[in-house]
This record gives sequence, structure tokens and C-alpha cells, in this order.
Amino acid sequence: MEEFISRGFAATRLDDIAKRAGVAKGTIYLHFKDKESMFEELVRTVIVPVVARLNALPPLTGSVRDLIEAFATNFLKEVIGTRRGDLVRLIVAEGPRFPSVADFYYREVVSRGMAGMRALIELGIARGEIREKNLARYPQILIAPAMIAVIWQSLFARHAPLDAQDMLRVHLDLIFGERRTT
Amino acid sequence: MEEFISRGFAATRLDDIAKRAGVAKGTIYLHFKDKESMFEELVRTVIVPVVARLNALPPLTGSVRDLIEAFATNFLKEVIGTRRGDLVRLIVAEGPRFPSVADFYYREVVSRGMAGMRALIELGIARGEIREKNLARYPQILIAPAMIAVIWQSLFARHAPLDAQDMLRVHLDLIFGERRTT
Amino acid sequence: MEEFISRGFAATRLDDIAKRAGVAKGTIYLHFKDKESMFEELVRTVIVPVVARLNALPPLTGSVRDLIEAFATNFLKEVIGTRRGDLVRLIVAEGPRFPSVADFYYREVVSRGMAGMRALIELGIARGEIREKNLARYPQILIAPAMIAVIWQSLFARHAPLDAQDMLRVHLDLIFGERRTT
Amino acid sequence: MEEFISRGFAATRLDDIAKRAGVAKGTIYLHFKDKESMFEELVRTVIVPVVARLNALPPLTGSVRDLIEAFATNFLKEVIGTRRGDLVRLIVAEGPRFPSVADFYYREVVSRGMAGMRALIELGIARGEIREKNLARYPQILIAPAMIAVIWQSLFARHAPLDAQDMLRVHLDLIFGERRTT
DNA sequence: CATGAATGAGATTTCATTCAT
DNA sequence: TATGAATGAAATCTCATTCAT
Repeated sequence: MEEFISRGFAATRLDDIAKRAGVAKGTIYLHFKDKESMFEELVRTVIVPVVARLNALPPLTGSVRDLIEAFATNFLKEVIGTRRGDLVRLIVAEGPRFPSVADFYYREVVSRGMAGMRALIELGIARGEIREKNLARYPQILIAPAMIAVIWQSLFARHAPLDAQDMLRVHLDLIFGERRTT
Repeated sequence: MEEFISRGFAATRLDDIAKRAGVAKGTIYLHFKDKESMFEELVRTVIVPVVARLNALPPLTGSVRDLIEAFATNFLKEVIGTRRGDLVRLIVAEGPRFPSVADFYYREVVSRGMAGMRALIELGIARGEIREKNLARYPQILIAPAMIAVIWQSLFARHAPLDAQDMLRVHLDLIFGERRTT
Repeated sequence: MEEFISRGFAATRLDDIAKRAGVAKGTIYLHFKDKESMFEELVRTVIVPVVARLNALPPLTGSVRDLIEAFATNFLKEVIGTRRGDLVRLIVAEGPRFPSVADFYYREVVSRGMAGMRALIELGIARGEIREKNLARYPQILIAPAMIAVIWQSLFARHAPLDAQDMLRVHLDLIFGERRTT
Repeated sequence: MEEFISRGFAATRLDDIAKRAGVAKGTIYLHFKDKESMFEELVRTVIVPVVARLNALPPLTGSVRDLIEAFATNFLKEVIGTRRGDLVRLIVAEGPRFPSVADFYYREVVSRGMAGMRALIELGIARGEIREKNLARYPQILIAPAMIAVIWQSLFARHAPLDAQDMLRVHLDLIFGERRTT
């Protein structure tokens, strides 16, 4: 997976994969039909724990903002600027040529994540924490800056470092209204 | 460029490029040193008019919101779901392996676009149209949903079509406050 | 090697080498980095047994002239007009473009051969067989006609056949003085 | 010609020839049928003045040894270690693949040079300067060290510089007997 | 006569895939 | 199950040659 992430599908050589896996090239074909299905299966395998993580949502205690902030903090630590973040970029890059990968990712991660976010947003609206009622129709708006942060880190970090944590906080201020304390 | 956009750098064959360009394979090498520099130069060439467009900003008449809305409408028509949108995805995909492309894109498009957005945001804050003062520090937040829309269209549109126009309007409502009339 | 010898480095095609070796073109690259290093390694490989032969010098019995004559006879049979002779021509031809090949040939064959010849010449001088004392400084003079014979055979033999054996005998007469019997 | 000399026939590009000649590539084809005949004609052109030089022999005054020594001195200055020397190497290198070149060189230079040398040797024998009567049968022996010097300079000079002048003097001593005064 | 853009055959090299061991 | 040598199709790139201007 590391190889696919850092080179993309087409530029990755089975030679390198085999070397890194510590097996002979021929051995790969005992486990995978060909390069394409290896790629698809690997992406799936890597995505599964992400899904598991999403399902193990923390209990709804405290304000919606606190919940989302906790989520963002976790995202910052575990995704942005990490291998996992590059996986997102990989899917963006190869998606159009591997529809089954994009489909899988949509079904398992995107749609679930969006449903969860929508539920949170609706709760926030119901509790009066969020004023903009239409937001529930577009959870993408809530997630967008986080995704941009992921992409930014791998493309532009060298030229213009981005304080993702601060940016996400401002974004939440925009949605929930500015905090008194902090 | 069409070939690179639809297949990515590594999977694009010079054969196909030559065929589509209506020249012989050897002819390519009269214009470009090799495949890599052809890719870099092509991306540059395609980006230049975008830059020109950014520089030809419309005059500042009317409210900031109107201006940004006009901008968004234009973006919707000319980028999202078009070849130009796929170019963005191409840069996201190949950027890490072509730092010079990412650099160029950052320098010519991203940094300028961000500077322009920042100026607009500051104007909006000064005029009292925008309440969240910290937004000026992160113009990315303003742009993020538009970028997400671009990516969404090429990856998930089939499964979950996205009304990008409506989403951007909600996003602006979030920033500027909801409009009385719409 | 046959291919390189008969066509020279640049004009030799890997296709032909593969065909003659009875392997596929790709197989070559399992053994050699590229065409250049294949050439260099092959030349080296072919030269090694020559070196071995030089090291296995016959014992010093009889006159120095007899020794050198035996050597010349062997050279006539095994080098002049044979593939081995063409190897010498190949090195002359490609040497300037493959310094490592010329270096190797100098180190392994030329310098050793010269040292051996010098020792023989000094012995000949000490024993009074050779009158020209300065010859020990230039063993090249002793070897020159043999080299010329090698080159002559591959360039001019068709137009003017050369009795190399007779020529070498005359050359030795020049150095050792004419023989009574013959 | 410079290009052919320094790279050999196959490795020389018409691009480079055109550039050095200060003309466009296409122009070459107004003067030569193709690369092969250009090579052949060029070699011929370069050889012609050499032939002219050989024909303009100096008058036979003084001893044969003096004559040959004068010739050797000239050869040292004008051939060994110069572009002209590399031409010899070029012919050695490409001769087998360009029989017409080898033929021409044999007919115009080698056979004439040999005839001239033979005449000199016979004169030397007649005058009692040269003892070895059979030498007249093999003028190659007289020339061999000079040719070796040419080849040596381009292949091994870096590792083992050769005092060609001194070597040729020793060679003449061998043939004419050592000189009283030097 | 000269140009130089264009050609396309052919060269080297890579690499996913196979298969005897 | 694992190997790794071998394959050969295909990719990139070169360069002698042509031809409209």
C-alpha cells in the first residue's frame, strides 16, 4: 500500500512491492489475480478499519460542538499529514480509473460519514447550537475544510504551511458562532 | 492534455497523444524533451489562461456577497464537472510526483486566488457583511466547498449527484447570514 | 561477443544478441544493466582466459629465440586471422569510447605481456643472443609486426594476402641475426 | 570528419555533423546520397592529400637511414597523437564494415607507401646500410612500430606514455645497426 | 541551393505475468 | 506455498531520411 500511495497505481512496480513485502514477485500471484485486483483489494483492506472506527462513535455527551471538535482533533492527529491522508489523495487520483474503488469508498466511508455528520448537524440545529438550518442538506460543507487540509498538506505544505487545527476551529466558529472562552 | 487528464501521467501513452494530435510520435520530441517535461509544460500552458482570468477581476460594484456569488456562478459553469475541473484533480493526483507542477500551480493560481479572496473577505468584514473576523486568515474555508464539489463530481456524481449551486449558496448563507429574499 | 566483434558496439542490436543467445530480449536485462555494461563485461570475460594463458608461461628451456618463436607460432595459430584477432581490432576500435575497456585491456594484457617480453629480451641480451641493448626499453618493437599482422588480416587480406609466419621469422632474424639453418 | 573520427560511423549523428558544418540537416542530402556514402567520400577526401604528400617524395640525397629518419620525424609530428592518427584508427575500426574504404585506403595509401618503403629498403641493402636482405619482402616490419605508436597514443597514452621518437630511433638502430654518434 | 519540420522505422529498456522447480 | 528466471508485449526515445517551402 505504501508503494501505491507514494507512486500511484500505474507508476508502482510489482518488483518494489515484492521487495518491500519480502517475497518473490511470483508469490504475489498466489494471492492476487493481477495488479489491478491487488490494488482494489488493498484499498478495501485499508479502508475497513476506518469504517470500523466510524461505527464506534463515541457516546453523545456534551454539546454537538464539543463532539465535532473532538472528531476534528482526532482527524487532525490521525489523518492530516499522515499516510492515511495520502490514501485519500490516492483515491481522488485513481478513482476515475478504478470506479469500483471509488464506489467502495463512497459506500463504506463517504456515505456513512455524511449520514453521521448530518445527524449531528440536525441535532445541533434542534438544540439551537447551529443557526443555519440548510446545513443539514450539505454535510460536505462541514467536512470540506478538513479535506482541503489533507490535500494542502501533501501539495503545498512546503511553500505555505497551514495551521489546520486553527483553521478548523475558525470553521467551527463560523458554524456554531464564536466561543466566549478560548 | 485530454489524455493526461483522463489517464494520469504514467498511464498515458505517447502513441495516443501523437494520434490525437495528428502527428507522428517523433514529432513530439521536436517540441518537448521528454514525457515529463511535456506534462509539466502542458499543465503550465493550460493554467496560464486561468491566471489571466483571475487577473481580469470584475470591478468592485455591489455587495461583497454579490461579487463572490458571481464568482461562484462562474466557477460552477466553467470548472465544476468540466475538463477544467478534472485538471484540478490531475494536479492533486500528480502533484507529489511533479513538485514543479504543484509549485507552479501554487504560485500562479492558489496563492493569487487566496490573496484575492482574502481581500474580498476583509472588505466584507469592514463593510459589516461578514461577522466572523478570523475568516480572513483562512480564505481556504471560503473556497473549500467549491473544491469539494469539483472532486465530488468526478468521483461520486454517479452515485450521489450533488447540487453544487445550491450547496455553494448555503455556504454563502453561512458566511454572510441568510438572505431575506432568494 | 560475436555480434559485437563483427559489427562494433553501436551497430550491434540487442535483438540479434538475444536471438543468437537463444533468449528473449528482456532476459538480457536480468544479467546486464544495459548495453554498455554488457559490452564491457563481455570484453572482460573474453580477455580473462587470455590472461590465464599468459600466466601459464612455458618453462625457460632452450634459446630465447626458440621461446619467442614458439610464442609467435602459437600467436599465429590462435590469434591472427581468428575471432580472437578481431577482438584486438574491436578494442582498438571502441577503446576511445570505452576507456574502462581500454584500461582493463592495458592492465591485464598489455602491461603483463610487455613485462614478459621485456624479461625475455633482457635474457636474450644477457645471453648475447640479442645485440640491440635498447630493445629492452621498447618491447613494443618486438610485438609490433604481430599486431600489424592481426590488423592486416582483417583489413587487407583479400587484396594482398600476407604470409604472417614468414614475416615474423624475418622480424626475428632482424633481432637475433639470421639463422644458419632454416 | 571530426565527428566520424571521434565517435565512429554508427555512433555519429547527422545532427551533429550538420551543426558543426553550420548547415541544416537537409542540406547534407544535397551533397551526399546517404550517411554511408558521405562517410566513404569524406574518408577519401581526407586521404587524398596524404597520397599527394607521399608522391612528393624528397630527393634521394644522403644515406637511406637519414631519409627514413626524416620520414619518421615527419610522421611523428604530423600523424602520431593527432587527428590524422585517429583517422588511421578509424579505418582500422570501420574497415571491415566498409570494404570500399579499406580497399581505397589500401590502394591509395598502403600499397604505395609499401612500394616506396620497399624501394628504400632495397636501396639500403644495395648500399650495404641494411644487412637483413629479407626485409625488402616485408616493408610492414619497418612501418609496424610507427603504426603501433599511433594506436598506443589513442588507447594507452594516459596510463603509459610512450616516447615514440625514441622508440622509432631504437627500431632504426635495429635495422641499420647502432650509430656511432647520436 | 538551402531549410527545418515532420516522419516512422527501429532501437533500447521496462515490467506484468508465467511456469518449471 | 514459494521462488525467481524467463518472457514478450509495449513503452519511450532516437535518428536517418524526406519534402514542401
